[in-house]
Formats: sequence, C-alpha cells, structure tokens
Amino acid sequence: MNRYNFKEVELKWQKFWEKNKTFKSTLNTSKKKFYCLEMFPYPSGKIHMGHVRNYTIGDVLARYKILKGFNVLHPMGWDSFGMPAENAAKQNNLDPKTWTETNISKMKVQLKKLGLSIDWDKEISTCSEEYYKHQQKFFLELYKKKLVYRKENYVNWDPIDQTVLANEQVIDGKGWRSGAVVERKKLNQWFFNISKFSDDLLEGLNQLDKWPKKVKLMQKNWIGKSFGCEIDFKVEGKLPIKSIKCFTTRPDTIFGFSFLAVSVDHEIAKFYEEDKNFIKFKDECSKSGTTEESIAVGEKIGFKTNLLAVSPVDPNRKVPVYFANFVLMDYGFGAVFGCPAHDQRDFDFAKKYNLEIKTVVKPKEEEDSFTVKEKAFSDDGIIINSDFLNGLEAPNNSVLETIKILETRKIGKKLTTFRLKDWGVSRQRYWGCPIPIAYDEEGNEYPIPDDMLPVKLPSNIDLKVKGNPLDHQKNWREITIDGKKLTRETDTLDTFVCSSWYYLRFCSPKENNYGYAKEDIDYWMPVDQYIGGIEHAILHLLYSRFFMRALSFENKNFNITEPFEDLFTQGMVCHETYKDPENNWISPDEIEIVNGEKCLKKDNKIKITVGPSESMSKSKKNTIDPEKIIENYGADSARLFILSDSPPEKDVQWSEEGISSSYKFIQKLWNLHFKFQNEISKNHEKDSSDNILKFTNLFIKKIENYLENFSYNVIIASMHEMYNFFSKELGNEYTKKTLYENYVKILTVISPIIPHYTSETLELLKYKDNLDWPPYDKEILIEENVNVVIQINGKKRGLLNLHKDLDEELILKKILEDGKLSKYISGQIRKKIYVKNKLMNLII
RNA sequence: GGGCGAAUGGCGGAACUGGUAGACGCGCACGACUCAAAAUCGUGUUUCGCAAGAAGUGAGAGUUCGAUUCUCUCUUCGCCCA
Repeated sequence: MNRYNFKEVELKWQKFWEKNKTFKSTLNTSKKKFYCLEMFPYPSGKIHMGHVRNYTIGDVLARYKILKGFNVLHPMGWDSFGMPAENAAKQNNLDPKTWTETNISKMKVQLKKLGLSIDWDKEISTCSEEYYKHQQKFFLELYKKKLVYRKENYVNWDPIDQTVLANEQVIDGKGWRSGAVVERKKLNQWFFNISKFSDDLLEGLNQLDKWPKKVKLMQKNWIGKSFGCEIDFKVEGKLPIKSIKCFTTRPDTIFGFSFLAVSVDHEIAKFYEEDKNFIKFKDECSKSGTTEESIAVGEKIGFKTNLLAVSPVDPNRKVPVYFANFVLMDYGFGAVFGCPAHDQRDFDFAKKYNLEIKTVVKPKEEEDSFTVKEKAFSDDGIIINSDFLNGLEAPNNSVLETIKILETRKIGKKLTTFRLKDWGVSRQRYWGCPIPIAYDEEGNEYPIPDDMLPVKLPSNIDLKVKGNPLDHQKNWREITIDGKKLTRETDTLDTFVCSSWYYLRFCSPKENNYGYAKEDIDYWMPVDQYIGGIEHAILHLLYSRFFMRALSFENKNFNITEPFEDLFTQGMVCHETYKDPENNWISPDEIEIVNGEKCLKKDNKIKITVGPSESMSKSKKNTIDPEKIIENYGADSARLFILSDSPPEKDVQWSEEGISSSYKFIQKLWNLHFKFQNEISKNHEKDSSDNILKFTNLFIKKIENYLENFSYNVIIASMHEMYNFFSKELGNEYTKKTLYENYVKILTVISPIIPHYTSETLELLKYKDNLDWPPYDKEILIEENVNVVIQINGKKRGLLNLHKDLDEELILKKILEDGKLSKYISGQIRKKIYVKNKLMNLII
C-alpha cells in the first residue's frame, strides 16, 4: 500500500473526463433534463475561494443529478466585458481583448483543476463577437417593441470611472466599483423600460416557491409598490401657473401641511433660470448625489419661490413654495407637500426655515392637546386637528379613507407608484457591447440595419484619452446608412445586460443566426438550479427576470418569464485577519507559529494580533489562493473542506487546520480502501452479521436526503461516520459479494463530493459499469428492536431496548421490573404518555 | 429609523413534522509506537460534583406530560433598505 498520490490521480481523471467528454450534454427529449447553473465568473485571471465554494456546490449537485439519471446541462462561461479590463489594459499598455483572453485561459486551467463536471464545449464569453452580436439583435428587438428608449436625464456620474451608474450600482452614495462619491449629471441615456413590468415582476415573485424568502423580500422592497394620492395644489403668485401637482403617501396629514417643495428640475424652474441665487442653489444641489441615501443623510436645503400654495381642504391656509434638494423629479411629479410634524425630513426643513409645525397625529395614549416638539412623530396614532379626518387610525386606516374622501371632493385621486425606475444601460466605456444605433445631425435615431450587424468594437484604440475612447474613433463613428451620413452611438451597454440572458445562450452556444434556438430553450429552460452569491439578490436577478419578460413581450414563440426555477445563495468564505504592531494588515502567508503564538515569518520576534474572521478581501490581506491549496492538498481535499465546516448558505471560515484535516481524511479513506481490498481477497464464506447491509442502506438514504436539501456539511460528517464504522466492522467476516457490492455503493454516493478519489478507487476495484445512484432497501432498514426513552415526570430516566410495537402495558411492566427505573416511581402513576416505539412518559 | 434573519461546549456546527441536546470535525488532555519529535493509532472531552446526582441550547416569561423547536417581551449580532 502506497500513499495516496492526489496529484497523479487528479490529473489522470481530469484528463480522462476531458478526453471522453464525460460531461457533454446533448438535447435528448426522451430523458429528463436538469439545468444546473452557477453564476459565471468575471475573468480577473485568478480564481478565488468564493469561486471554489460556488462551483463546488454546483458540481456536487450536477454530479448527483447525473447519477440520478438526469440529462444534466452544466456549462461555464465568462462575464468578460467591463471596466477592470480597460483599466488593466491602460496600465499595462495592451488591449482589453488580449488581457481578457489571457485571463480566461489562465482561469480555465485553474477551474479545470477543481475537477468540475463542466461541459466545456458550451463555453461562452460575453465579450466575443459571437456573443454580443446576438445581444445587439435583442437590443433592436426591444427597441422595436419600445422597451428601449433614449432620454435626457440626470444620472449618477462616477467621476473616477467616468461613467454612469444605475441606482442599484450606487452604494452609500459611492460607485460600487470605484468607490468615488457619485455626482449628478445630465446626459442623454439609453433606458430599458423595466418599470413597465413593475407589477408583473412583483407578482412573479409569488410563483418562485423555491427561491429564498429573503431574496424575494429584497426584490419586493426594491420594486417598492406603494399607494398614494395625487393632489393638485392651487398656487398664487406672479408666475403664469395656476397649480402644482403633488404626490404623497400620507394624504391623511394634509391638515398639517406647512410648505410645498418642488425639485430644482420642476417645470417652474424655468422662471428662475436667470436668477443668480437660484443657479447657485441648483449647483449646490447637484453636489450631493441623487440617491435616496444621500438625500436622507445630507442636509436639507431650500430656495424660496414667491409662490404661495393653497390648502385644498382649507382655502384660507396659504403656505410658501420652495425648491428643495430632497425632492427628485423622477419621484411622483417632482413635488411634495411638507408636513413637518410627522416626517423627520420635513421637520428638519421646517426648523431650518422657521415654518409652522402643526400636529395632526397623536399617539393613541395621548390627549388631543398633544403637540410635536423635539422631533417628528411618525409612529402609528390617531388623527387630530383635521376636521373631517379626526379620529381615524393613522396610517393604516386613515390613508385609504382620506383618499376616498379627497376623491369624492375632487381634490385628489389614488395613485400607485413604484420605487423601481427604468434601467439606464448606457456606459461611457470602450470595453462593452456597442449599442447598434446611429444618429443624424438633428439627433434622430437610426437602428443599424440587420445586414450591417454586428457593430464590432474597433481594435487598436487609444485608451489613455479622457472619457470614452470610442468618442475619439472618428473612422469608426462615421457610418452611411441608405446613403445617409450618420454618426454611431459611442456608449456601450452596461455589462449587466450581458449577464441578463447568458443562461439562454448556454442552451444554444453555437447557434449562429440568433441568440438561442427555440428547440434548445424549450428543452433546457428554465434553469433548474441557479447558484450564486446573495450580493446579486437585486441587480442581476431582477434584470434577468426583466429580460425574459422583455423577450416574451409581443412574442408568441417565447414565453419564459421566470428564468430561474430554484435559487440557492451561498455564504461567503471568511478568514481570520492579522495585523502587526503598526496596524498593517498581514497576510496568512507572512505568518509562522512560534511557541504557540503567531509571529511574522521574516522576524519572528514581532507578534501578530489576530482579528475577527471576515470575508476574504485583498484589502484586508486575508485571502487564500486556491491554486496553492490545490497544489498542496489537491482538489478533493479543497472540495471536502469547503463543504464540511458550515452549511452552504452560511459563511464558512477557512482554516489551515480544516484543510489539513480534510487532506488527512482522504489519506485515511485510502488506507480504508486497502483494508476493504484485503478483506475482499480473503473470500469468506458467509456474513457474520447484516451490519454492513444495514449501514450502507441507511447511508444511501441519509446522503440522498442531505443532497436534496443542500445539507452538504452533514454529508461530510456522515462520511466520517462511515469511515469510523468500517474501520471497526471490517474486523468481522463478510463475503466477497457483500463487501464489494456495498463498498461500490458507498463510493458511488460520495463520488459527487470527492470525484477523483472515488474514480480511482472504483477503478482499483475493477468496477467497469456506468455509475448509477443505488436505490436503498427500505425493508432492511426496518428494525426489529427499538430504543424507547423512559421519562418520569418529563425527565429522561433511562432507555429500554424493546421489541418493536410492544404493548403499552408490557412496557410499563418492564419499567417496573427495572431497578434503575422503578426507584423513581414512588406513588401512583397518574398519567401515561406513550409515543409508539419512541417514548414513554410516566406522570407520578 | 424600518424590514428580515440568527444566537446551541473552548471553536465550526448536528438534532426529520415538539419526543434521548451536543452527531461529526477542529482544538485540548492522556496513552501506544519512537532514543526523541513529527506523522499515525487508541481513549477521553457541555458544566458543577469523588460519586450518586444536578444544571444546561442569549435573558425572562408562557403554552405543553414534554420546548433548541411554538407564542410574547427583552438583549446582542448579522444582512438588506432608508
């Protein structure tokens, strides 16, 4: 017996799978399909532990489904457009294409070392012309359906990346990638009309039974459906306007109205265009971002107009009208009424500009004389000081009730709004899918005709220019359509567009004329299991759901609305953080242990402070390189460990002890294997017991159950139990047949976890057939004796091993006969609770 | 501020519809092998107690014969939104 040589074995089987195209899948309607998809990676050039976890989880599932007889589609591709390529290319003086392609080939090698059951023939890359040419067709298709449009709009501008960001890409008022404080800028932009499907996207969530509740809730909140009221306020003043339309979700506080605020982009702003003070004010507004976040946190400022707004419920009440930075043009009508007493934002504003604060809601337990003083009261309460609204319960009752009253009085009308805004897809970058549109001198739009598609990205461009490099490509920009001289659009599409339909492309990766072939998607779609990080709970998943709706809109041949049947969101991979005495982050590689203490390798007198375990990140230097792990311990060890310590949906902590323990376990299994072979060769005449048969069948049952429920960590625990069981049990005599058959079954059911190891050991056993998931024998699992828990007054006092289905009275007799148990029974037995074959509880 | 979720030994975590809490692993301790160490193997490991036994799943209550599991209040932490 030699040591298990993982390097040799893993390479051997990876080559075998590749050569035999073991995981190639073809359309076969006679077979039940299973589409297993993990979120495809960005080709940074190096895989990280998050990838290892994501793809291992998916691989275990895919391999299990193959054993279960499914026709499994398990593809891999590259989300390969996007800024990092452009930035890296700029720094290293090469072009994004070369950089990306080199990275892809590097990462492919690394991924293959994990031993994934990928059908590499279906590999796709979103930056390839093969891919994006179809995306341009889709774009024009949506353009025809009027689901894509262009408008001038204020946008979130990332000054570092020099590009526009969608609201979803602004986090804490900063660009999600660059971290730069986002500015407001007015630009001509392309938009996908995602808001057209707001209601449908919301409703659709109800069908997604298998999605995590959390993700559905996050999407629901993001779509943000709310009821409110549209109210037309009469205004008085020197300007030629008579009224301003407002939207409010709290019409019930109308009597507390003390100012009206409009956006600086509101139509009445045109009367102030010459006003220097207004221009200054507007400038100040544009400095703070347009996100809800920045508006909530930032200072509320206003610019007083010379208009007065009249209360629609009390014509004598006239209040000032302000431009205010916290009102956005794309929310409601760009105008809101302020009720300082019951909205903190309005309260802050009123305090600043000395406006009236009129209380119209009181807490339930307070008197009617209650007044708001230090801060706004926005909890539930009762309406007061509001004439015909008095006494209503706010807000549950009062909002709908008020809307009804306002409707009958023709003051306002009910309006449903959504928080979800249209998806701005224009990016001022080179490395993206070109938008297939051109313009004439007047700015009219011309779709690029079919025979002139695809619009290819020009090569050999200068990236070092400011702004979008495509703007500087004069030759490329000029185009003649039908004899007309036009200029191309230079914006490229947000990379989220590429990832909104890649799962369709995997079904027909070679289809040349269109993005997919109908027969392929009819068979393979929807994705049966989608696996990825929770960080995509909103953006990518919502965009994908939209994209399917957009494709199926006015299209009889396409009726997929929900692309992902089941969704699993895995947790992150964490590691301890280390710091030296000067507070610098220290990587795990730079550390050695001296006398049980963590010290710097290069100077082991310097001690290291151990910080909390956090998600692996380059900035905290707590990353572990998967390549090195595979090099030192092998892919099976890495797979085993990444699955073993925590449930897949939770964060897992990477540790040196953990990976080395997984490595050792495989060595132990290897030793066990030769024990098996040795016992098999002994050729015993009969089985000493049916222990092995029972264990194996229970094992299959358990593993199957765990695989179905993503309880992968418990599978590893069961594998240890299996090892412990057989190490002892092989000391007893069993026939060659019993040993061989059960051992093959054991190896089969653990093969999704450590496929290289099991392939090798099965080969050593000279096992030649195709592997199938072994059905377990229910009959064997039926036990004749059962352990019955004996409780006295609800306290466990003992355990009796009894024949199954024993009569209650007989059990009682046994208890009384048992000295250890009977000593607890002093008086009369008042009550007996008997749970069949499980428990007997006696109440004294 | 709102919503959602979580809390179990020294640590990661198990426990199917309420029915033996702590599976399995890590760590630790002891032992075997060894001149010694590493590796490996074996035994033990919730706490208190010599023991019998008692307590015990963040805290407090409730429902129940019986609660890690259900209900309420609170504390802490995490995530999302503001």
